[in-house]
Amino acid sequence: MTLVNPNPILQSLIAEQLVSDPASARGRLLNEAARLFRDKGYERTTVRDLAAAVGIQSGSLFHHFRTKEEILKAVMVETIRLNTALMQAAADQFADGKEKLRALVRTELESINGQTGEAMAVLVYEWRSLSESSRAEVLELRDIYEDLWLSALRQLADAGQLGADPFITRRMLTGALSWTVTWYRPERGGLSLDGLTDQVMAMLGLA
Amino acid sequence: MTLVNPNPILQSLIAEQLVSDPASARGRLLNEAARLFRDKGYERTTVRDLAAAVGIQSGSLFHHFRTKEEILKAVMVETIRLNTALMQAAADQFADGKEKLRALVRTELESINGQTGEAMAVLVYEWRSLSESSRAEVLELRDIYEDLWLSALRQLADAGQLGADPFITRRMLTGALSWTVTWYRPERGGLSLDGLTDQVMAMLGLA
DNA sequence: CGATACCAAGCAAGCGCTTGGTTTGTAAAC
DNA sequence: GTTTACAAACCAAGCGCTTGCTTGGTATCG
Repeated sequence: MTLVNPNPILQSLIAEQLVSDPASARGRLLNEAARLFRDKGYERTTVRDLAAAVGIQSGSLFHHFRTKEEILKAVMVETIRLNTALMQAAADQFADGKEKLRALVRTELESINGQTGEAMAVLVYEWRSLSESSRAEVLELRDIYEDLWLSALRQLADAGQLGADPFITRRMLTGALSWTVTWYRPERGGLSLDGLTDQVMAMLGLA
Repeated sequence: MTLVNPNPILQSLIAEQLVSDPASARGRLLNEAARLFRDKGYERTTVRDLAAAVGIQSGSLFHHFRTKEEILKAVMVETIRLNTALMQAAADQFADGKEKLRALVRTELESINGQTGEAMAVLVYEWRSLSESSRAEVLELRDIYEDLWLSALRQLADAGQLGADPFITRRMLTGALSWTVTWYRPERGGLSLDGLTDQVMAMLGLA
């Protein structure tokens, strides 16, 4: 009984070997690692915790990864790759600046609070635990991601629809959106992702 | 040669024993601890690091604090106490909603990026490392702080000047403002704290 | 057969914290 | 004005435990 993941973007990234299949041993470990890293933090999470989460011995981890840090880096790199592709697809759907921004906000909120939310939180809050060289590698990927945002925001600014500077606005949005992971609980609150997106747009005066 | 700290709010808190004097042994340790916790994270910071930062042996730390976590908690509790007092004073200066909010934004940005910045960052990003009971204690203090924000934002919402819900707006601001610590570099950029405050107000459509 | 995936055991290092004892500051007793 | 008393502040050493990671060997499977 094989379940095919319905997301074509994820599928093509897996085919290109840019992202691990969540059904594979490596993929399952990375998912569990992201969850543990978010819940307890990278340092508090031991290799024994990670191994137990996928039902193997701690030593067996090092058959798949050379170091614990390599696991953190893999979580981050694969998460950026996936989300850059998702954001690209979302942005390409619209030409209008306001609609484009709305799609980006909505997609990032979905990444942060949905299935890849654990990994996104790790990406935002655990970069200090990366070594210098890994950090540089991750930052390079992040720049591509950020360019998607900046071009959309610049488009709005040129049309006179943005109150503040595009760079500043993006940085404010980065903080504001990633912070939602600490308080947004769609299952309880009643506020849907679309509703939350509306609120963000309203806050920016783009309702 | 005694130097008197010019901040009267800090002085009165020290007098009431709610905050440690930064010149005292305890105060100096808490300052160093905040810096180390922010730079390396709580878990990566060892008691040996903390002791070395103030020039004593690691064991001697436990003459002042019973556990390492007690140091983290003290950093957080004293930081909230100080900043609640600072925010209260800032808010009391203005009656007009927009001016009141501007004062709050400006004061919080100053806390985050100024002298107490290390401690503020710890407050935001290291709460996971607190034990359950310490967390409850810190949250209680935080609620008082948050009420200052909410009353100002409600005032604006009642006047129809706020695009989004006050609660949501505050949460977005929490994320956005605390995130500035990762990118805002006044000494290099040229953007002053007042300028940054202007940008935040402009983003909210309250320029 | 050979490669891949794993287990069982444990090592060296680093961790938070404890211990017993020494120095230092202060103030009363003589 | 020296002596005695005592607590606060600190040191030197190290204990018990956990950490990331290694090692040598064993299943599993194409």
